[in-house]
Amino acid sequence: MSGMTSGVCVESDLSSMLQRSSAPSHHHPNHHGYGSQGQVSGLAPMLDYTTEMDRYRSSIATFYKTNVNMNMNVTNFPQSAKLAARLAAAAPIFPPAAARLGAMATAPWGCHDNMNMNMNHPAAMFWGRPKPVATAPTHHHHHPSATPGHMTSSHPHSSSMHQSSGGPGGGGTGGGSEGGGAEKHGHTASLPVSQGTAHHHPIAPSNGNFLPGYSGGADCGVMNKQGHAHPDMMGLSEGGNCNGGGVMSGGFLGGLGLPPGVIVMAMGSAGGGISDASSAFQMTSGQRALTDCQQHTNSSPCPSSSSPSSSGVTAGGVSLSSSSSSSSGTVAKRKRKRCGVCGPCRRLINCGVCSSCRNRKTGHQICKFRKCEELKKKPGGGGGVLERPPSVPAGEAFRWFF
DNA sequence: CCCTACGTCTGT
DNA sequence: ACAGACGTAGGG
Repeated sequence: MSGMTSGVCVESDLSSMLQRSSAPSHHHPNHHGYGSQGQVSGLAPMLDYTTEMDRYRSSIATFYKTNVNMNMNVTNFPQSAKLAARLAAAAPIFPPAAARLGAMATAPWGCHDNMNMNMNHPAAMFWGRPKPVATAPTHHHHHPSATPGHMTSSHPHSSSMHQSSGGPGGGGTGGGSEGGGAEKHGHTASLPVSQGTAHHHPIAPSNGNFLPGYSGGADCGVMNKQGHAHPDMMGLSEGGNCNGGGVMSGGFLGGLGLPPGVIVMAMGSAGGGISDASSAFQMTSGQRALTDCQQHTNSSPCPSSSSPSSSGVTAGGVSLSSSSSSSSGTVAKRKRKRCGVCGPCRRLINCGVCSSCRNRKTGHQICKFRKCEELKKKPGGGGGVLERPPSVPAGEAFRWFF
């Protein structure tokens, strides 16, 4: 692995940001690189952020190319970024938490190994500012720091950080849309990331990268070659298994190495682990719901998103009909909506590495890992289309990559 | 108006 | 089969 690592674990600048913005946190600004900037306080940071983001994007682009080899690279996590951003923004996360998140988030693939590599990564970016350089305090340094002890419960900050353009940029442009979106909408939701206490070591012993749950769960755990779990993991856990299962439980965060998204999920899903699981989701949902409520239907309500929209969505049902179809038999092609219940739909964040994520800007496609199972099926044929809304084999998602 | 993402076409 | 790109539906 050593050689390979490309994953970048960026720090969570988020934390930094958060801190700056509101929290006094414990983190040392320094950690987060940008030493100089680190300290910025107030709005300024935000502004800078944008700039930096651009910078990073460039880097990232390069990075991506370079690193892609492994899967490890997390090139961009545009949405993730968004999420992160959202989370961050929205939430009044406490710094520590945020920090963690950031850290975790950063590398989808797992930071540990990868950490070293480049820090630039879109995802990273959004989490925090990627550090341009050396500073990288990879997890090694700070990870722990982040939080274990510190976390307090939740501070409500409403920091509004918009991260701007996030890093999504995936390749620069990519960022634009999705990533950008995140920024745009800064929500102030409150993220109670409080899990409080969990001790999360940022680095997960195991893979570190993903939620323990994922891997652990029979279903869930898919590791990628490197042994890391794969991005997919992020969302998926199906009802029971991964997510529900407990991915989150303490472990989840603990596992930390997780990609940003993961974190989120955890929250949501696990409800358990993290205090407000819901909140997490909400955060996301705030916007567009990151995706349409990823939650399991059962558990959570995703009020708005999918369900609503899809009215028709219904469980696996493709929503086709619902809306327009009516008109005539020709349903014309109404755009189908995501079922919202399948594993992919439940994922909160984009992997950042799949082609869709990489080309989001031009491709206009959702992350492959997040692509609704139902939608993958051909509309017509699908045969069974509707089938299993609730649980899709998590594995499925993975297939995409490997 | 903007963003996200579905559907589709095209190229490999 | 997959990737890339585009048009555009749909939602905020």
